[in-house]
Amino acid sequence: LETFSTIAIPQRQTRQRQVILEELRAVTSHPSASEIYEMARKRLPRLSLGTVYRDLDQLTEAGEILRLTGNGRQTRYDGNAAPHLHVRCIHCGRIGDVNGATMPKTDLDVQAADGFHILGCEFQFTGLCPDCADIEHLGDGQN
Amino acid sequence: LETFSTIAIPQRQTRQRQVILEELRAVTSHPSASEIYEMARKRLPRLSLGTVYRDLDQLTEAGEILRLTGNGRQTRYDGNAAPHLHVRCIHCGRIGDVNGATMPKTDLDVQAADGFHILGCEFQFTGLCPDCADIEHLGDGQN
DNA sequence: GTTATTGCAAAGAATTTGCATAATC
DNA sequence: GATTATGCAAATTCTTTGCAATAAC
Repeated sequence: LETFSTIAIPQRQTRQRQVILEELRAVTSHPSASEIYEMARKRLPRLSLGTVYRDLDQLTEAGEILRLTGNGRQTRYDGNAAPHLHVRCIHCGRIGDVNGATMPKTDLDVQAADGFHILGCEFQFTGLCPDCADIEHLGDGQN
Repeated sequence: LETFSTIAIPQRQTRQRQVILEELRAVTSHPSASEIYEMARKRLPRLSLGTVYRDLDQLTEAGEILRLTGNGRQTRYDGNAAPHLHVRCIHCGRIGDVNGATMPKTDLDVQAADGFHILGCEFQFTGLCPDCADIEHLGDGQN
């Protein structure tokens, strides 16, 4: 479950958080927490996965990175916090950037059922990453 | 991970699958698998959660229901398979219907980075469900 | 020196799976 | 009668948490 953004977050400059941020910013692949863990572990062999999750949370709250939850299972992270659109691979869940396109104009003044109060909206493209596109061609949709 | 839709699904008419479908169609609340389990268990006390997951998968493949994966953690299901838009509560992840609005027009002919191939898009509103709106007002964003 | 942060390991939540039994066609 | 589907329990996957030790300010 998501949480409301908290107000003030005490933040010390730690080597772990710095390396995690650098590694995430060094790639365009929108890695998952465990992928970031593997990346950062090359520089900090004693790093723990719990720390990765905690630091990614904190960097998200601080607005340094983006947390991408539009997938099914795994949360992915984006070192580029500037607004831009994403494609999600419908097969493996990987995320890609779509820099040319802009968020479609949407009227938020619509009526939701069941007493929901609308505040914003989310949009993403769906498609296939290069790897899964290959598999589809080979296997013809089977798996 | 998601899977490509399979081609032919042998399907026998079972009481479990029928009850699950009926219960899901009886509500507008977009319940999770375990919520559906609790609902259906009142009529089928020996029902198991594994069966609920398997039947929900199968009903999804058959196009009888919708699987909603736009949340962070829990998958939710919609007994109304007709195309319509949703609001997701940013606090608790619950889903509501937005029947008036239509999917914003989008140009799918855009260039994705990293070799992704765009096939479609997804859109949903975000906001607060009635319960979480109350909490926000009381606690003023704290939690 | 105080307090945030870490590593570790264990707990949690959501979902999937193996397998013998039961039900459907 | 053959085979799909079920119940049960154990296994997986992803994420969170408690706590003593450590590091930042």
